[in-house]
Amino acid sequence: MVTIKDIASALGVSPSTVTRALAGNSRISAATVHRVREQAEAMGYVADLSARAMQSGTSALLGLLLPDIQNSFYAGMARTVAEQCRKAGYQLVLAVTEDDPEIEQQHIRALVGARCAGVLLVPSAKVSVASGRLLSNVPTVQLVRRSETLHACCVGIDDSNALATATGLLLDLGHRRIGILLGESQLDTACARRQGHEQAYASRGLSPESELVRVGAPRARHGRDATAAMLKLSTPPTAIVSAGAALTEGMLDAVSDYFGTEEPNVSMLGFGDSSAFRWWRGGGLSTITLPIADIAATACERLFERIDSKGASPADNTFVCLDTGIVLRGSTAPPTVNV
Amino acid sequence: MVTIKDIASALGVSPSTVTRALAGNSRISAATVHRVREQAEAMGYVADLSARAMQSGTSALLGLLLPDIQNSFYAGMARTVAEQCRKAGYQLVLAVTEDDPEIEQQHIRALVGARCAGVLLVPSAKVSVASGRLLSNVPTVQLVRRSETLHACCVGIDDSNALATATGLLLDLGHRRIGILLGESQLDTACARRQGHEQAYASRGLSPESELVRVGAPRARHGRDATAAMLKLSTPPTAIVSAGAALTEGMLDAVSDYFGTEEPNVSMLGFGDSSAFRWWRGGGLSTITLPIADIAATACERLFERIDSKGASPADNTFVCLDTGIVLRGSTAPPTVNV
DNA sequence: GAATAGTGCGCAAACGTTTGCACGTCAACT
DNA sequence: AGTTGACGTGCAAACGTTTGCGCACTATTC
Repeated sequence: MVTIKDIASALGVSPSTVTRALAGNSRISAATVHRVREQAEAMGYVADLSARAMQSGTSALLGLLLPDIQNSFYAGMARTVAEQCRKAGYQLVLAVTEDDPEIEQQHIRALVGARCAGVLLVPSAKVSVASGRLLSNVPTVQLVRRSETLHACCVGIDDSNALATATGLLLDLGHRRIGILLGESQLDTACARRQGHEQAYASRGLSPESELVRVGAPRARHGRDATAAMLKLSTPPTAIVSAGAALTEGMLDAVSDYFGTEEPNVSMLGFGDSSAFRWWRGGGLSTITLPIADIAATACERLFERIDSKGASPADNTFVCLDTGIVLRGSTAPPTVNV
Repeated sequence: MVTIKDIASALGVSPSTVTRALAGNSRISAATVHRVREQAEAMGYVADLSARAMQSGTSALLGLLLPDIQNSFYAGMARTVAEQCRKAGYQLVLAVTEDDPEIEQQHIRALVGARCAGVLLVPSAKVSVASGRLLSNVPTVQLVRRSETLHACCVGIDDSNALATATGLLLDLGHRRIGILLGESQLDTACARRQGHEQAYASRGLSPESELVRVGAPRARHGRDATAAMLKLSTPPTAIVSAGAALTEGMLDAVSDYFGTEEPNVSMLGFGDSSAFRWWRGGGLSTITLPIADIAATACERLFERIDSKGASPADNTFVCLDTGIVLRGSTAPPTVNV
């Protein structure tokens, strides 16, 4: 690897001159700058970022921790974050936590060790206290989910409102037995979604039945099992609403399995969006849409601010709330009258 | 940030003792090792990986360059690679190239600058020569696509055979007008897929019609436009086969748009796999399945070998070929007789 | 003609870690 | 008692970059 010293000695100047010429910000004659640049180019010089990081105390790496990269929801975020990083000159370090606090902590440790400039994360269900400590000196922004263990602001959605609207819509269509798939966790997020659901019932003088409220791990597996179980009830729900991206996938699998090529006689409302939802049998899957790109972009923006302010701004615990929407497609209809 | 020196002075020993104690591989008394570990833990010490990287000349970072992270095909690879990296103790640096050689080069430059241990990449359509030069000293493995510009082995699929089988299957069902969606590029991959298609025709004494061979950018957009265009032909194809993951998505969109809620009267064969394909209207989308996890795992394996051999093994240009399959679902049938 | 300011560049220290070498101690040999 | 070896530790250099300070030189000003 060719270093700055190689260039320096090839040109008969000092290493400092070379750095300054390459940085372009100091008092170096235009002629020298030109010579140095030429020589660097010719020798195929690529600055050693580790050395620079050590010198400056911070690297140009940005950590992104996600539970799952195959999920279209998180993949969408990754895409936007990757784009923002590129524009801002950061490299993206992707860590897949699988919602496991231990894996999460392991990655956080590595990111801190790399002295990365900042961290964006979707906290796992139970963030370890150690993770919180590790991140105490690193600019951090939480995505979607919110953990109190981390002293960092969060960019997400109005979970309660999203589900209140969704469930309300189904209730107004005439549904009374509405199944809901919830991800279990210590985080505000899950509670808020549940509350929204209950609130929709309450504001209409109704209340949900407990056998239709299915809480479990926020993975496709739970979505599938819970949906299958509900469909087999003696009085199955007439509609199911999913309160998680992965859960939605499981829900669709279960409904596919259960009804085969028959038209499903249960209304469905997905969570998040995926091009695949447009293709769902019989006119597409209605869904609660999330401003994924917005969340990611806003989070990046906040993070960059925090990074640039060099810790001047105290870690704010604010929660930036972005609006969700609902797209109605073929999968929602008034309940069919059961014989 | 607490350093090794802080621990050393807190304990009244030298920094070297601390490193060795933490590394655990040298001749340090068990008692000292214990004391050092305790102290490090207590002070919240996290090793500075930049410093270590500079010292050793190589970091624990691994680059992964993908055209698109939202595509289920690449997301699947990212997942497996992330898993392997975690197990092997690397951090994953994700770079989304958008198939743009310039962005690709920019990322490669950063990865080389970070002295990353190795690089996995799906080469863009036209890899720049500069990128090839930059990577000449970095262990590299290509995924799926293969560029001659890069002196690195490739783990992929038997493209020609995959499409020969796919097209053959449609021909044997009785289809004669089969549309094909191809990604345009300088790479072997695209050519091989096209050849497989032609070969299937040829081996049955037939030949494809040029208006049904649609070459374009390997993006959803092209898949959609090309499909839409073919459906509007005076004699539209009775079947369409996609030769790219992103193209498939576009194909489905176009078919959805064109037929609305009607049953599409065109057979379809997708490329790659996605849980969403199972949900495609009328019994799911038949598809050419790819051993995504296998590709990624094998590539990691090869890369780790190359890294561990420290350049002892000369860059081999081998092409590891993994088998594809075909899953038949509802979207393929014999051609309907046109009135 | 001397003081002042500005310009272009080099010296050397610093960032945090690793590692080859050497030093001292102690036990086990000859 | 002297030699050998093993063991535990410290010293100092090295990795590649950045940066504060200082030096030499030129141009400007009184």
